[in-house]
Order: sequence, then structure tokens, then C-alpha cells
Amino acid sequence: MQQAGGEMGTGDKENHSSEPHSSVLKTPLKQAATSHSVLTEIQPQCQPLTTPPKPKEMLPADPWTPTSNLKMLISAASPEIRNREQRRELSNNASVVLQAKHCLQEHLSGDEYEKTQPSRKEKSLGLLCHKFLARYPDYPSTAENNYICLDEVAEELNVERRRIYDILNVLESLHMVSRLAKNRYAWHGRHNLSKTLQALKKVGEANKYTQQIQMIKKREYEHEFDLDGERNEDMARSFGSNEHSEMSFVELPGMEFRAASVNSRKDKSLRVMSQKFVMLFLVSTPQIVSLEVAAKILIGEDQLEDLDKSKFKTKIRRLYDIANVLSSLALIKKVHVTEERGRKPAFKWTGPEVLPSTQDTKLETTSTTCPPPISEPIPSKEQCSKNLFPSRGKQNFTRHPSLIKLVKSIENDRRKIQSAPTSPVKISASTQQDLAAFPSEMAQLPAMTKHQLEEQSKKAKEVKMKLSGSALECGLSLPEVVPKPEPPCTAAAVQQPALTQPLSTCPPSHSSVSPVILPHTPSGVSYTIYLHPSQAHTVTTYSPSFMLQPLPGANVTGIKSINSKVLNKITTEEGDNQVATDDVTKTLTTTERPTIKSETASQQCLKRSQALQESHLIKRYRRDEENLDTSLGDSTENERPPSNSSQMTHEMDNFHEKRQNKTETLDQNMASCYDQCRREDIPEDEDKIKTKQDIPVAFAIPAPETFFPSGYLIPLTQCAHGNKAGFLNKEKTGTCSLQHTTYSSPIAGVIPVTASELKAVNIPAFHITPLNIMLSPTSIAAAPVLSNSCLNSSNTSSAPNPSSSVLNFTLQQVGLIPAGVQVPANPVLQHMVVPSQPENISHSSENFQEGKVSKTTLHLPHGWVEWEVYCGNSSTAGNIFN
DNA sequence: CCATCCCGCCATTGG
DNA sequence: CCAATGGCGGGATGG
Repeated sequence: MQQAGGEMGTGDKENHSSEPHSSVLKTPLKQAATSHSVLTEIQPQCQPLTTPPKPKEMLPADPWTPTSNLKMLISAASPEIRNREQRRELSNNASVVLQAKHCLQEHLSGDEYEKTQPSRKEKSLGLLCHKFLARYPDYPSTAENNYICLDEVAEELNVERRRIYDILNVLESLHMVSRLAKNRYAWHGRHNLSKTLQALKKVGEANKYTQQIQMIKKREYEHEFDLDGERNEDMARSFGSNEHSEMSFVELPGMEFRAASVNSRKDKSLRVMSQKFVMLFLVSTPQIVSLEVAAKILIGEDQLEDLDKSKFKTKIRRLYDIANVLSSLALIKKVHVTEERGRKPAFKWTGPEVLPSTQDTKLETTSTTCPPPISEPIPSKEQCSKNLFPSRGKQNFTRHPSLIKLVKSIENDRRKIQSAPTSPVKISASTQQDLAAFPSEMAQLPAMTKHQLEEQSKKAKEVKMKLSGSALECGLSLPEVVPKPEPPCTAAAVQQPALTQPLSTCPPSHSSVSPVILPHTPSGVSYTIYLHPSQAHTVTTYSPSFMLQPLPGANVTGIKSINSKVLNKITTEEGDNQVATDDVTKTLTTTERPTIKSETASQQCLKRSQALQESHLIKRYRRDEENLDTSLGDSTENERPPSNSSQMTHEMDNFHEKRQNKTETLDQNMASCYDQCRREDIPEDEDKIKTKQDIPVAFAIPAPETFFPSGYLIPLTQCAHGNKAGFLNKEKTGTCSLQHTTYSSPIAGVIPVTASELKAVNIPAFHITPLNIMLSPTSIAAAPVLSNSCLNSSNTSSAPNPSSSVLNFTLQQVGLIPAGVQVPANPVLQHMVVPSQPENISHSSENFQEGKVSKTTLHLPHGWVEWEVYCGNSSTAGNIFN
């Protein structure tokens, strides 16, 4: 697949018309429409009135297949072309187009034989969606005409309009498009995505989806019997707002209804269903949602569950439709969860991490039902801006005093920045320019490309996890570092009450994260950490046993030993073993590269380093590493919601996006803030304080052994954030400093980390303490062993693990383990380094609960490290260590 | 057989 | 009233 895209360019859709082939008509050509299609995109409007030609009488054999590929390519390319040429005139395009045509024709002739009959797959919604997305840039500039003319699209893509509606409906649910009028939609791309997701998450939390999911699962387990009264209790769920049932469509402030029409419709399914579906991902911890559960929740929401079979079936069907679109957007990917009963289809969120919803954010969830704020006579741009930078005015949270300064500076920056209008639709010219400025063309890369990349990266692998689950809770938190500007990281968990449940939520105190500081790592790596149960003990005061396992492809299945109840085992199978293997291989390869090409790596390092320095951050980090730690974490916590530490990052991103120019200034500010934070660190929250107390000294000092590293580091399979994230990062990075060539690694968003790089950065050690986890090379080394043993003992079916050699290699490469150390074979899957937010080191932690998986992300100046920790218990572990 | 999900009938809406 | 939308579920398809 890869395609040609780049070169060919192409353009447009026009081909259709040109394509001759008798035999192949592409389809119904509807009448003439094609002729001017080329410019279509350019033209702001589509023919308004027209009715679509629907007659679809296609030739019986419509061979659009041969062409289809080409078309796709072309379509994919078109956006890119646009970017390149950006303002170029049409003339150029025309030429390009022509070329493209030629290419196509050639292909056709050549390939004629090829393949494809219209097999069902080729008509799949997912594919169609890709084609559709390929036509528009992810981040359209205002300048472009981002109008979508339904008729044209349908025609060009050769599909019935009905299908287009399916796509548009889900895109609409994400606010990636909005309906303007009859046959017209406006394309917003991903500009609103983060806001939308935030809003959805919020609503999802409000709906207590988390709890609902748990109930459903619980029930399942207890299957047969069932009706416990509990359910009712739980069900009690939302009071307040949504209760009546459904909240309907969630809107964003900036984009309410453009065309009166849109709103009116009481949307029934797709749109709303899509939003709800997304919410489920956003609120659930492993971010994996099975179709079954989703369907039940979506159905049951209103009505008590009547397990209507047909209804259920229909729901599932719809969910597949939605899932296909979401998959095309790279927001989710299909996986399977294996439970005792067998494996069930499920989807895993691979989209951007949800920012913690900022409270202030004014996203409003407008529900049809309860139209609270209908005041929305369309927010002015200003409002939008506010929304974007909610914190601006006053903050609701309590901030740690030390942070105040930071905040101020940040706010100042924001103000400066604010001038740029946020509203998606209208971006001020200035903004645009800025954007243009960046190196990033990336922003506008054609969706296709991204997807492709993603897929590649996806090949990566799968994860298996088993969770053991008893109700124990472990409070484990990772250290956080907070660098910059906003201390968004809140203590994990602290904030959302909604989620809390009797059972497992970790007590805040536990949850609180201890701040650990990480110096900067050049690149981020995702790892999964397996903790040995025994160690876990050590680690967690509370939980007796806790095991962390990552599961990726490795077949960690074995963990049964872990105690008790395995509530479920989730297997992600993207590819299956093979894939896993491949992944490993890839990983290895990737890893190797650096080694091999030391030069390159070095260079990269340098670049990165330079970049950092430029930002000034680096210096600070290094110097103070030690200190850091502590304080930062705290500060971080204050502000935002628990779930992500990433918030900060995100904000930063926004920042950057908004104003790249000022980067330097910003950085400086940040840096200063950062310093302050460090110095001041005094914990404010009680919880936090407690935490600290509990955990004495520990973090500040890097004493590896002390803290037991029972962990096992495993690279995560795939970064949660799909390639898109990568791209974003790129953009950002580019903006801030230099563009890192590195990023262009073959696999989107994945960068191998080399030991040298790490060293250069001075990677801090991580230790795991009851409250925080820090990793140190030393500890890590030890850890693997442990986990391994653990696995073995328990091991079940586990397939052959990726070779230990691979693992060792990988870890060593990364510098996580000393050369001499051997890590037993086990699950290592892949390690990915995702380039990311240039600056901060923010880190988020989440609570660990037994039987649950928590993801922790540590944001470093040039990337982030992500772990997934699974708690379970096991017995074996003890001896291993040492 | 079964997980997916294409296809398109036909009810609703909007204009 | 007619076209645009979009719910919905039969039944095809690939594994």
C-alpha cells in the first residue's frame, strides 16, 4: 500500500470520468458530474440544489475494482498534494492530476487482470471511510474549503449515499464534520477532536459508564444467576443530569448547530450511539470495550434491560458500523477479549489520550433532553478560546502554592496566545500562518498516509493480559514529574468522584502519586511492567499481591498462578502470534538500527539534546534531577483530573499550536516555573502528604535496590496514541525546536531508543514504592528475572515467549538493563518509543487495582514512557529477586 | 457455523 | 410533495 502516494499525486477524483473502460465503468456515472469534479474540493460549494443522481444502474459488471486502487491512491494523495501546493494554483493541480491519470491508466492496463472483484471487503465501510478521510486533511486550514458535498462524495467514491451518511454520522458525533445544509457538510478534521473527547469523557463519567460496565461484567461472571439487587443500586446511576435517560447528542461549544436542521432531529442512533461508544472507551481503564458490553450498555441505558435478542443484534450491527469508522480514524482497533467463556470481539482505544477534562472547560453537553445551556447562540470566538484554555480565568482547583507562579506565567502566555481564535471553523489568519510556519506539513497529511503508517505500526502486536482479580486494590502510583506549565497532573484519581465505587477505587491516599522525577529522557518508550507479586507487596502496602503484567503479545497467559480469580483475561489479538513475532522482530530491528547506525542515533540524540537545551529545560532537568522528583509530582497533581497526566502535555500542545513563535519565551517561562515547582514542592494535599509520609525518603533518592524493583519492564505493544499522536507530536516538536528526523521512523510514531540516548539524558531511575514507581536500571534488571520466574511457575499455556534474547537485547539497547544481565524469556513485546511532546515531563499515574490494568505515562522532554501495570497476585515471586 | 456487516427497503424529516 | 436522511434488519460473505 504504500504507496505511491507521494508521488503520484493526484488528484482527484476526476479520473472517473476519464476512465474509460468500457468494461469498467466505474460505476454509475451519474451523469456528467464528473467533469468538473476535479476541482470539487476546491470549490467551496457543491451544487446545492441538486439532487443526486441516484439511479444506480450500474453496469452489471462494474468493474470498478481495477480502478479502485488507483482511486484510492489518488484520493489519498490529493490532500497531500494540497498541502504541498497549498496555495498553488489549480493549474498545477491540473497538471498533477493529469499525471495521475496517466499513472492510473497505466496501472489499469497493466493490472487489468488483477484482481479484485468487488469482493465484499472492498465495499466495506471501513475502506470507504478511509477513502473518504483521504480526501480531507486532518487539520484543515481555514483557508481551504472544507466543504463536503454529499452528492459528489458519494459519486466519487462510488457508493450509495446511504453509506456516506453512515460515515458522516459518526464523524459528526466527533465533531469532525458538521452539517451545513442540505447536501453539505463542513469538514473540521481533527481540530475539535480533543475537545470533543474531553466532553465525551466527561459525559461518560457523569453517566457512570464505568460502573455500568462493571456491573455488566459482574453479572456475566455470575452469569446465570443473577439478578442481584445490586444492580439496581448501581443502576441508580445518574441522577442528575442525564438520568432521564439519555443524553442526547453532546455538543461542543464552538460548533453547535450550523444549520438549524441538524439539531432538530432527535438523533437516534448513530450519532448518539457513536458518542456513547466512544465514551465507554474513555472511561474504562483498560480502554478496551467489548462489543457485547457496549451493546448492552447502549441498549440498557434507557430501558432496563430487556434482553431483547433482536434488539441486541441490531445494536451490534450498528456498533460494527461505528467501529469501522472509528477504526478508520485510528481511534480504535479491533481486538478480542478472552474470558472464561471464550473470546469476544472488542475494540481498544488507540486514539489520543483523553485529556482530563478540565473542569472549567465549558464544553457543554447539550442534550436534547435537557437543554440546559441553550444559551448557545453560538459562542463567539472568544468563548471558544476560553474553552480551549479554560483555566484561564480562575481556577477551580486548589493549586499548590508553589504552582501559582507557574500558573500565572502560563496564564500570561495563554493570554498572549489567546488572541488566536480557537474555533475550529475559523481560525484566524495568524493562527494559520503559524501553522504554516511549522515544519509540519504533517498536520495536513492525508489521512491515508497516517493510516498506513499506523497500520504498520499496528502490526505490532498484541497483548494478552490476564488479570487476576480480586477485589484488592493496590494503590500504586507512578512518579510524576512535572515540568512545566501546568501542573495539570492531578493526583490521580483524586478528582473524579464519579468513578469511585465502593470497591475499588483506590483511596486517594494511595493513589496519590509520589512524585518522582525523571530527568529527561530523550525519547519515550512504552513499557509494560510486570511486577512480581511478592514484590508488589513490597511495593504496595496494601495489596498483598499484585502483579503486573503486561501482556502484549507475549502470551502471558501463564499467570494464572496469580491468584485467584482471574476475572478476565484480555487478549488483544491484533495479529496473533505471528504478529507478535513479527513485532518482536521489528522491534529488534528497530532497536538494532540505532546500534548499527550509531551515528544516526547519536545524531538524533544530539538533535534532541539540542532541542532541549534550546528550550532551556534540559539543563534544568539535569541539574536538578534529584530534587525534582518529589515536588513535581505534587504540583502536578493539583490541577487536573486524575486520569491523565497528559493533560499538561496537551495543553502544551495547544499552546504550541496556537503560538509557535513564542516558543522561546514560553519555554523560559516554563523552565522557571519548573524550577519553582521543584523547589517548592511541598505537598499540599492532604492525601498527598500522607502519601509522602508513608513513603519516606524514598523517592527522592535514587536508591534502586531499596525499592524493589520487582518490576518487569516490557515494552508496550503499541502506544495508545496512534500514529496520529505521533504526528501531532511531530508537529509540536517541530514547532518547538527542531524537527526530529527521528520521528520519521518507519513505523509511525515509534522510535527506538538507544542506550546512548538515554544516557545522554540521564535517565533517572524508577523505583517502585508503594506510592510511586521509579525505575532504575538496576532495579529493572532484577525485575525481569522475577517476573519471569513468576510466569514460569504459573505459566500455562503461554506460548513461547519472544525470545529472551530479544528481550534482553531490547532492554539493553534501551539501556534499561546492564549488558551482562539476562532477562529470562518472557514477554517482551515490543518497545515503542513515541516521540512526543517536547517539553515536559509530566507524568500521570493511575491507581492500580487488582485485576485491573492501569496505564502510566511519563512524559519526558522528548517523549514519554508508558507502562501498563496489571495487578494480580502471585505467590512465587519472592525468591527471585536477587 | 458464525462473526461481520453490506444492502437497500422504507419511515422520517426538512424544505 | 419530494428529496434528503437515516433506522433497521435480512441475508450474503469470508473465515
